[in-house]
Amino acid sequence: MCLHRWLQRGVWKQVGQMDLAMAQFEQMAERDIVTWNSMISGFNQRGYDLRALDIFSKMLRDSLLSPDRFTLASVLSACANLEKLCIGKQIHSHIVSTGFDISGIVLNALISMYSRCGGVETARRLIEQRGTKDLKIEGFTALLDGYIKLGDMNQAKNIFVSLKDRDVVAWTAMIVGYEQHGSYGEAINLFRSMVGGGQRPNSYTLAAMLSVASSLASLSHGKQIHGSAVKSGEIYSVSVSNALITMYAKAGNITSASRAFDLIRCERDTVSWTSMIIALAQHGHAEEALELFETMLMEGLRPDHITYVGVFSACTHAGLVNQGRQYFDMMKDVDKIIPTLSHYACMVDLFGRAGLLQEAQEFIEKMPIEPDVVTWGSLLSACRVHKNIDLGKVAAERLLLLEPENSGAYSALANLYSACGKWEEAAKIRKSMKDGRVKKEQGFSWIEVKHKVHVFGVEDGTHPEKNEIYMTMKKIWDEIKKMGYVPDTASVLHDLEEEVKEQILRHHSEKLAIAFGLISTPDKTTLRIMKNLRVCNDCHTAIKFISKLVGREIIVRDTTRFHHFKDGFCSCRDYW
DNA sequence: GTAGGGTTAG
Repeated sequence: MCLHRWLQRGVWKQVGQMDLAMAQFEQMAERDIVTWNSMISGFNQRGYDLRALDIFSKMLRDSLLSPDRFTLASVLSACANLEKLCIGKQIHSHIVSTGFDISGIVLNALISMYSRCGGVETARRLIEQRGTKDLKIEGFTALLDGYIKLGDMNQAKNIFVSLKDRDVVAWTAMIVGYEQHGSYGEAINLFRSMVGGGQRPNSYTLAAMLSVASSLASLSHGKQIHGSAVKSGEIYSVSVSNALITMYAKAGNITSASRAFDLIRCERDTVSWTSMIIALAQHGHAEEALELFETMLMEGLRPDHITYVGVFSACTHAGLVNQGRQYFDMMKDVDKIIPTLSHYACMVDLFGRAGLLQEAQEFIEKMPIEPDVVTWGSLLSACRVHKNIDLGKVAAERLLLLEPENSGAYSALANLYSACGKWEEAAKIRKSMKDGRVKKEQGFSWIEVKHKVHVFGVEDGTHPEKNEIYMTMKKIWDEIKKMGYVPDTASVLHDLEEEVKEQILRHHSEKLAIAFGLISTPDKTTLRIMKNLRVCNDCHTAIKFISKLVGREIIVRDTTRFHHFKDGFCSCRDYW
């Protein structure tokens, strides 16, 4: 194919050959607006936003052309990605001074730029200034998207409902809006009516729906979307494949996640590698995660700031402190990435898990930015594992200064006291939680059996099969006690009989979900339990014994990671 | 002919 046409058709974008395109572009004698736009949007879409802006300024300087709506949309998007509000504002005033029509993609890009660069108020003004009269579909989609970005879902819904001809972009934008606001049920309903109404979802829609399935950790929803991606051919999109990795990983199926990664048929991008590295790290396969990272480097891909989060968390779980330190330096020195709060929290985690509490504390003190809740939380959690009350108190105090109603900090501190045998102190903390306004988040667990989700709370007496569930748990309880399990009744902070305390532990939501799973699935089936909070110490110990007793693999998803219980051991190596 | 909506962490 003629290179000129190849460039203009954007083939290089699909194969990712920016340098070839650039070389070709520079040789061209005549460049029209589409050629310029092609280059600018190409760099913008591939994440080279500075180069996109560079070419834009070259265009203004070297050519007689004026930017059109495509140019402006791409350049504004580059500003948004770079969070360069100042340049975005300049472009906005240029648009106003030339009398350019602010609608459609230009309006959309402006709203997007302002809301992503900390100019939410300007974004809202732009939206409010526009009536909905005389707007074409792109204009409506821009408004819809604007309201979603401002977090005003009611207005977004109004706009969406008023749309006569909804195209696939409008549907997707609305679905994504619900997904980002945690309204997963609404997102699923909307997807159903979209498909039911004959609108065909594309790769964007399917990636968004896979993200919904990930958030719900629902294997059955995820598999359905996977099926439609294969049928429609959208599986060839990298983003769909990437979303698939995360969906399987979050649904607890690391093997299928790996398969999704291996089967990516187009070029794997940074997100693909990052997703897989994080998936492996979350499932306790730290060494494999780091091997994958090294392979990624050998293939010539550079990690981004999120890849490093995954790498650090892998190091933490394998206890590789020095390697973690080296990667931290590599991130700063080689990849020129300025560490963010997440990176610092990861490093605190790394030192903390290894028992280097003092080093963790010093690291926090030396941070060039103000430590946040997550940083102090990491230190607190390490203090709990290594039973350091003094430092734990400091961490909890600092955390509560930032967020006085953080119930997790109170619980962690109480658990720390219990772990050190200081029951009275622990009871005091719990009492101060009750007295204060601090509400403990209600813990619950759920399990999917035959496409139905069964939710259990503590002492849950609502399930139709509750008698059988309780009886099963009691039988298991007696068996694992014979195997050496000692119930952690000391952590139950009530003045009660020993047997009653045991019953309270026995009826923790994750244990009930497991008992239900055992009686409602065939022998040897892997159980996948989801929990909205951290697994408690007693459950963690008990489930190790249960996995051995029943000869099944039990996978429990915490707030952040997966515990694979098998043969009496857990993949987290007792650190979580 | 070029865009808009998506995928990675805590």
